[in-house]
Amino acid sequence: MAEREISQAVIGRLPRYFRYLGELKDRGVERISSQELSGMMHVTASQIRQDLNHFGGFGQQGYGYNVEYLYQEIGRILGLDKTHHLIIIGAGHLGQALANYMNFQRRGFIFTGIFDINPAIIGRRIRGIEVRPMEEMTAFIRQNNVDIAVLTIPKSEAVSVAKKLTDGGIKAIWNFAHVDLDVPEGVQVENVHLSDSLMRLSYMIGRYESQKE
Amino acid sequence: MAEREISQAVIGRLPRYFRYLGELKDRGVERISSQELSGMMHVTASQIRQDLNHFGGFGQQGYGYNVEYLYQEIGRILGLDKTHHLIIIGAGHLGQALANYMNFQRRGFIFTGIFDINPAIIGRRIRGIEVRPMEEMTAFIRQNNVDIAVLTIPKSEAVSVAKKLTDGGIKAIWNFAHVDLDVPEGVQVENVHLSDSLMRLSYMIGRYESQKE
DNA sequence: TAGATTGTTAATCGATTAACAATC
DNA sequence: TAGATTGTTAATCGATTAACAATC
Repeated sequence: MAEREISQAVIGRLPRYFRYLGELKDRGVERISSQELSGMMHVTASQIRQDLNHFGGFGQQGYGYNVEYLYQEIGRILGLDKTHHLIIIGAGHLGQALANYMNFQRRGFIFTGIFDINPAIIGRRIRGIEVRPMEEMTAFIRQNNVDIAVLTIPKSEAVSVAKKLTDGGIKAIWNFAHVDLDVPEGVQVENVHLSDSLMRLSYMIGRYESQKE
Repeated sequence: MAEREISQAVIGRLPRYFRYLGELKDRGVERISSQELSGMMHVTASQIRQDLNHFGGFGQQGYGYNVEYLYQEIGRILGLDKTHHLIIIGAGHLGQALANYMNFQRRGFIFTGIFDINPAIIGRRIRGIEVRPMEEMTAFIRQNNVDIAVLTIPKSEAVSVAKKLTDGGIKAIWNFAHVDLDVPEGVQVENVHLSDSLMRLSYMIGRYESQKE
């Protein structure tokens, strides 16, 4: 079922479309044209139509797009209609914060386990889930059909733990460790390099200040 | 001092170069060619040379690049040689985690304040910094020459708080709220939309599974 | 039907890669 | 000097935008 390959640029924009559509839906808006959406999102109407057409004709000439339908479809494209089982590796500040802060279940992500090496933390409960020792991780993945591992451990251990995860059959890693992971073909990795993001902000501040001169 | 405008694509790659150079430096490597770096980073040597040349000729024909020097220069381009004062708005799970988890001072970011509306949290200390009431925010920005605000509050309040921040003279917002901020010209915004990132991962899982069929 | 707006093709723009002269 | 590797120009590739025929 080889669909034409979709560029990263398009995929990167889908969640934003999804967010705007969701807000329109909540406001009770029934239909929207690419022109109107263009105005709201500050992207060209042409790009919106082009992007959506990668996945099929969701609109109707002379009418525009049905908000509810388009919202559903983008959600489906993003795989949000499916259930994903998720574990967090590393129950430190960030791991705990994500467990508590992200509304995982809202989008079909089920938080089923959290692991750490620190004996002082093991056994504690986070969001009702008991912190387990790292040794149980591999068995847990198999037994609970875990799809996604959220990696919030120091970079020094991230590579070896990622190896264990992929050996254990994980499908995807949401990587917060500040290192590039090298995973086997078929394992998906999405990096969240927070310090990179902060550096870009720092760059933009500096560039603006030097422009003013 | 109008330098030629650098594309987002290039800027986005700078922190990654910086990270690899830092690791080479720590390993005591003295010089590196674009070819070698290309092999390590899985990008073309041509792109590396092209990217670096936007900022000046850091290399030397027949030799390559001096690791220490290039590391310094990229750091300087990213503004990491300058001190940035930073406050966190929202002392919830994520705000607290960032305060504790990010090694801000390491890159010249000085964490000077954290604010919340919740009376139960105000007065508590996080990383040695007392949580202040939101009302004090604007005065604090002026008095302490704050450059960057880290926004970790719910999206419902993010827009109005961002307005207060920019009115207060903030230079940049590191935005974790799940909403697009509309700020005056000259204020820099870097978004970290975690749920968008998780959705992209979900998309990649689904695409791979359907490819296998 | 006439008007509106999509889906899609063509034109443009920008980013990446290739090639090679310059030079250490 | 000869060899290596940059800096930079030219070629290619891909993504964005414009235009318009199709169609609701």
